[in-house]
Amino acid sequence: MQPLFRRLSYYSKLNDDDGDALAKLSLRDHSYAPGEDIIRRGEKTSQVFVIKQGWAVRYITLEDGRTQVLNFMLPGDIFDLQVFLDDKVDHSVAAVTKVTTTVVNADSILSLFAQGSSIAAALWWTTVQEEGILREQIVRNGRRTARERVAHLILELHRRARIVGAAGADSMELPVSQILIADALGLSFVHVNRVLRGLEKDGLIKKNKGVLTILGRSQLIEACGYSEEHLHLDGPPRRLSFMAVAE
Amino acid sequence: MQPLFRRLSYYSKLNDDDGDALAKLSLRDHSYAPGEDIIRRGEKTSQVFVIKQGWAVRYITLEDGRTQVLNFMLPGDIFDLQVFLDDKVDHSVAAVTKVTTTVVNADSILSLFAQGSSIAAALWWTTVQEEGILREQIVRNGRRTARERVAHLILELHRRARIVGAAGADSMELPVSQILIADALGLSFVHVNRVLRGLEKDGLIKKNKGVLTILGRSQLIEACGYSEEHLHLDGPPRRLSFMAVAE
DNA sequence: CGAGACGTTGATCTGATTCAAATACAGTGG
DNA sequence: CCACTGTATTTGAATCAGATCAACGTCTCG
Repeated sequence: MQPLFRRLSYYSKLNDDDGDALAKLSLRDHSYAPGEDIIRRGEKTSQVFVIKQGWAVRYITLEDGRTQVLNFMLPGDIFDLQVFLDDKVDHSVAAVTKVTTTVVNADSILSLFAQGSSIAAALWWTTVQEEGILREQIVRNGRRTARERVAHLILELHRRARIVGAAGADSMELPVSQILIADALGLSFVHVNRVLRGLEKDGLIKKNKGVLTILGRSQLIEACGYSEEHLHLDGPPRRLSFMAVAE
Repeated sequence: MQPLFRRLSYYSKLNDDDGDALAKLSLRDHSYAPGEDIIRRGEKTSQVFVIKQGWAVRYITLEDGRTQVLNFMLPGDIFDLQVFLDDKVDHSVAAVTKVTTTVVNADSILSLFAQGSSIAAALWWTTVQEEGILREQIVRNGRRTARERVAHLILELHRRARIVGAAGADSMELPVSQILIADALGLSFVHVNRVLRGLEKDGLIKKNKGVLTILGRSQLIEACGYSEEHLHLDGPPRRLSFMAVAE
């Protein structure tokens, strides 16, 4: 649960009890090869899991093969608290790199909620974050140019990776093909390539092996009007407001 | 709470107690003029409300004025269960027509959850629905052509309107300007107009005053590969799985 | 070393945008 | 009831951002 702990403690000070509680959530690990599906659309999952290592994508494929990536999942990301509804999931999740997940004991989460643990608040907060990211994805793809989209995505992914300790101050492993980026941004991979090369030519970024370096952060930000409101970086409240009510 | 009751009872048989419980949620009504903001980005809301009458949109505006509609809100739609986190909202909501909202007592909702009422399950289910709609919005705008987008949106809106009794079998009041449709679909309003006229010319739809009629449903469906999985029409479970645990 | 996947680049095409101007339409005030 | 005003719709013409097609380079890994 390192990445999740890291993520949660990035904002709110978690104490040792919280750490223990988190550790106890973890049931067993599972790992997936690159490209492998972790969850397939239409399945009913009764499991909550957390990405422990590696990158994954949520995605949907149309009948004719066009595919849209909804969101990238990094270590520390959770799938899927809505499981309590026991409904069929409406999208798939695939491993991008080798991925290790930790299956989480749903009952334990529930008792955390029942106890009013600050972990519960933090977990709920991650779902708020995730929805914010989804909404931003809509705006990005709906109302931004290709160059803006790419710049914006890079900044967002770097920020998220940094939070879980998977990135340096201005560089990160980006183990994601241009095809995937295209499917996330609603562009053709050819055009993504051109935009990327353009950003390099302009000295805003650099890519070497799998490592992307941000050379001109301020210009990159300016190039797309990046803001981080949607990431809800204020951090979770100590407790959910309804917990007070429940007492 | 008619529209909400209608929506919830469309799937699950609610009994009289449930109806009473729902009725008790309603605190007071409020109404808004067309174009008026109901919630503004950056505000902290501590209120949950339900659309009682009229249409609204969730939207985000970029600094330079480009705006993206995230989702349409119809009678029976709820904003915003995540309020329990007491966080700043990352998007705005504006009335499209004259809108009447009912402010809901958050505490009452919470006690419904605590009691394990089937209403609570149904409410949670509405949030699952809404996320499904958001994800579909991403796919639609990311990987579909203009014509597909328009056809798909029409079918989705009609279905949603029908559920809350705001539409006939193949027609509906669509009080939404082409500008708004464009902002929802990531297109220019000029092009939306052309596509709409194209669909009319092909005899798939008809628009008269504010009323849109679907003339060729099957062709419309075929034109965009419409499916309703994302609406999660199976309906909510009787109760949330964690309620059993809580006992 | 060979195969398959990914990246790069050029040439060409097109779906959608932009610009512009002409209706249609709804609401307001006289 | 009509003229007036602002807003939405419609249509045409020109343009462009990004897609498609095609070919070639590069890396990885069995």
